[in-house]
Amino acid sequence: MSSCDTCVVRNRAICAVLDSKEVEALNGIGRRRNLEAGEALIWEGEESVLVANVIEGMLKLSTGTEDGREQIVGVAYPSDFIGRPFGARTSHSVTALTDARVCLFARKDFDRFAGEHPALEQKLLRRTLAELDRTRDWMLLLARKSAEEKVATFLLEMSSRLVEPGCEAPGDKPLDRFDLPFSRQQIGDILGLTIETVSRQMTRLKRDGVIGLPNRRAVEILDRQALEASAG
Amino acid sequence: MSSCDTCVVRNRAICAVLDSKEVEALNGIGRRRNLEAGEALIWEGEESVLVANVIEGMLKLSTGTEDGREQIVGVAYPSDFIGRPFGARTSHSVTALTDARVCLFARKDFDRFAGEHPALEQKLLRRTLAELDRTRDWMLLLARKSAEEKVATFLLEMSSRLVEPGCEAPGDKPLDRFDLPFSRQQIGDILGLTIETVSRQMTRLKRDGVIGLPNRRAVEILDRQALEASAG
DNA sequence: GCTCAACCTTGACGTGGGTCAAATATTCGT
DNA sequence: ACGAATATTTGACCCACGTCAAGGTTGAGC
Repeated sequence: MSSCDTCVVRNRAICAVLDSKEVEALNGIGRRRNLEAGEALIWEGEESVLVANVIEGMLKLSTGTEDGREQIVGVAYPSDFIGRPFGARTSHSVTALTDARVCLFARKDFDRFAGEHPALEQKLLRRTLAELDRTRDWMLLLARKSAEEKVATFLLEMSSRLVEPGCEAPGDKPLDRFDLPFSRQQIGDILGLTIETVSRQMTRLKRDGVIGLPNRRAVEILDRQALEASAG
Repeated sequence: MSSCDTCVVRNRAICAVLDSKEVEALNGIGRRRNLEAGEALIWEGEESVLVANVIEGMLKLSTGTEDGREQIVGVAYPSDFIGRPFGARTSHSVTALTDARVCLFARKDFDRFAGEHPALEQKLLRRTLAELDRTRDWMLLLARKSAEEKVATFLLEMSSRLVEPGCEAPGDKPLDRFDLPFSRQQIGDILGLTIETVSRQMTRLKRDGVIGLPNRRAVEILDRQALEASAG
């Protein structure tokens, strides 16, 4: 019996399309690894060596300019696939935001396995297409929305993303209270804003009674309608 | 003999992985279509009905907010694949920028065909992964670069993208003179800037002797080093 | 409980790029 | 070639957001 049998993301990660024999084989070329918050797994610009499934925790994908400006270009949640299969360099760093647990593969092993399992490639294709759609939607926010709209949109996104994954039920309701897995600085890096602007917008929403901020990381949505209006 | 035998993108589009029998079969479910500049093929938010290969010309992928702000989230060149296979809604409009010619499929037919041809899905996966990388890189530009950096980066990108596709040789040199396939407004929509700002930055680069602007659409790169420096 | 180091908030101020308006340039139809 | 429509440039102005600079909070380690 492989450790996959008890894996919490067994039915949500790309492994879901594999039968138990195939999962066993995949397990044979992978290994678990724990990451501490802040630990990097993949570095921008390096040759693509590793790919992984996220089991637990959250990671950021990021790029930066030479002069130190950083942009978070994606966030990986449990069951998401990370890394760059099929050859190229990895163009984005991957860093744990929280303590995390991943199921790690040597890229070459994974590529070979995928080549032999079209169903896995199909699953990966569907995910990648969905991720591309989401990324493109985010471009509109980065390029065109005001700071207020960005922060409001971000909070709404968080409230639906952070729903506990109770099995694979997709009809989960958004949360009205949650803990942000990001620091203010990281929120700025996601939204293309400075930390000060993020802080000011959050304070404003709080002052207007739209949200509550019980503590540094917690957010409470008090008036969802107003928040949606602010999101534009 | 199918029309694919003489297709200029036969060896560069996703069809390249298919043998002549398979191409024949794919050809059976597709059809050619000419688009005029400005003509839309796919509308944001609609059910995904069509997918296509670009044979000739260029198309934009775009989203907008309700209040009329638009953002171009991608540009499709000859041999690129457009549309949203596998189920979902299409989240971006697709509109011809120039007169264009595409090889069109009903999404359902294409999905079925792809399901039966893993090599095609693999090719599509590789393309989608590459497109996702490029899109994420663009996010850094949208979120963090100044107007000057944006315009300079854009011009450099154009100078390498607009190289005539002489077969599949990838080692083509960037052009030092080319015609933009975009209006100033569209450049603004790509860079997340207003038309005025684009115009001012172009004028500035011209005044500084970095580029020449022989006419509305033409661009001449006079000092590539300086342009690269401006791109940050 | 105290200290130190992050982290976050708040304020004052400056500026890049948006907005509005008008002048030019180019294209197109006749 | 002429006039109308469209695209681009240019200028004046202003405001949202970045920058710089203090404070406040929070929490981990002692």
